[in-house]
Amino acid sequence: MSVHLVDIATRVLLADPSASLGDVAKAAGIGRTTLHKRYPTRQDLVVALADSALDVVDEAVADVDLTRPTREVLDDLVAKLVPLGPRLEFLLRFPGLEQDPRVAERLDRMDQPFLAFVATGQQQGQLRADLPAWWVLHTFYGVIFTAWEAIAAGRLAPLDAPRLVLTTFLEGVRP
Amino acid sequence: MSVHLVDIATRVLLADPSASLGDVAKAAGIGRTTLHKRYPTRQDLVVALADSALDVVDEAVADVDLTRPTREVLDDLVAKLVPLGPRLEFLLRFPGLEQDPRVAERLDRMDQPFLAFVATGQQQGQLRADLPAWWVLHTFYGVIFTAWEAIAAGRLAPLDAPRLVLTTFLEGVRP
DNA sequence: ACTGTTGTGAACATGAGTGTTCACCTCGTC
DNA sequence: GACGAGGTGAACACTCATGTTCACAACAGT
Repeated sequence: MSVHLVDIATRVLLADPSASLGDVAKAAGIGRTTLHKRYPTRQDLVVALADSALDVVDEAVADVDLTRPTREVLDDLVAKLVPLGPRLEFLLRFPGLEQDPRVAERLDRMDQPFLAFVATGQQQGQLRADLPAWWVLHTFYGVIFTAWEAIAAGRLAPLDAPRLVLTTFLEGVRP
Repeated sequence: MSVHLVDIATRVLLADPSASLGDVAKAAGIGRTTLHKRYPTRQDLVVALADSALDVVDEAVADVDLTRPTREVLDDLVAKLVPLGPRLEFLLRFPGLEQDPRVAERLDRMDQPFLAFVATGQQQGQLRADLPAWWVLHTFYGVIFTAWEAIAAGRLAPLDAPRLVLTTFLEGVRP
């Protein structure tokens, strides 16, 4: 039940960041008072959603062995991250989220292992070394985000997403 | 003066979509009353910003000859679109913007010439034909968006952006 | 049966954003 | 100097999200 709440709240607030807490409560099928009891203020709710999303990401990434061959790691990451959909989108796009110092710090820490992985891939010649590591990482996020959008809009079948994301990210759009 | 207003309003609302009209007016250095005279309701303002941004895009793209060789067109597009920065970001990311049918329709129409250009490039073997045209286009938007973010965060020098965007988009991150 | 926990709706006070009106000011134009 | 077109702050009423309190219902564990 509680797991559903953060999921629903994420979806509602992502669809309309100015949605009222009443809307969130109604969508979750609980009373507004109950929502207030768990999350005294709106900010508390938002931070909790961010924290939960970061937990989900940490959990998903914990399964991925970043020391394996680059290509396999990327396969795994895409397979793990794409299904997270709105949860990760919330982290990357929710307006004003980075203003909370704790969340900002966690977001920053989330990038660290990935940045190290990219740097390693570059040193080993698996990834282009003429691009900044952060650029490679953010491009990766961007392509995944594009895939989510397409899935949400019904343009892309979820099962097609990993192939599209990986081939575009690795090889670009030139034949 | 009026040109500055839409620019400032775009920046303020993009940084915080829930910013009050008072905040917008103050940032623009005008009275809230004056803002109300030009844009009677908040929705009027938002739609006007979207319209103005679409005008800017139309104007920028009108200069680009989409029938020239693929690579040159992409060069031109990146050079034109990246500097638009927040204006185009507003179009792509402002929450709830697509709910206005007129704006949604214009957004859709904005994509048409680009989609045709991509399709042509695919037929001529300049772009991979095994990817949907809309995917290629949205990936392109995504990379440009990533570049804006990096510029705004001070990580990327504006003059470096076109090279980074184009090389990543065309060739991917594999050596 | 008793009790503590949890959820619930109703009601209230508060504050903020919004849209409107009005009197006043400051220009450039005639 | 008169005039009209914008721009301005002050003030008002209205709506709505918010946070809080309260009394009550459901339920689990004792």
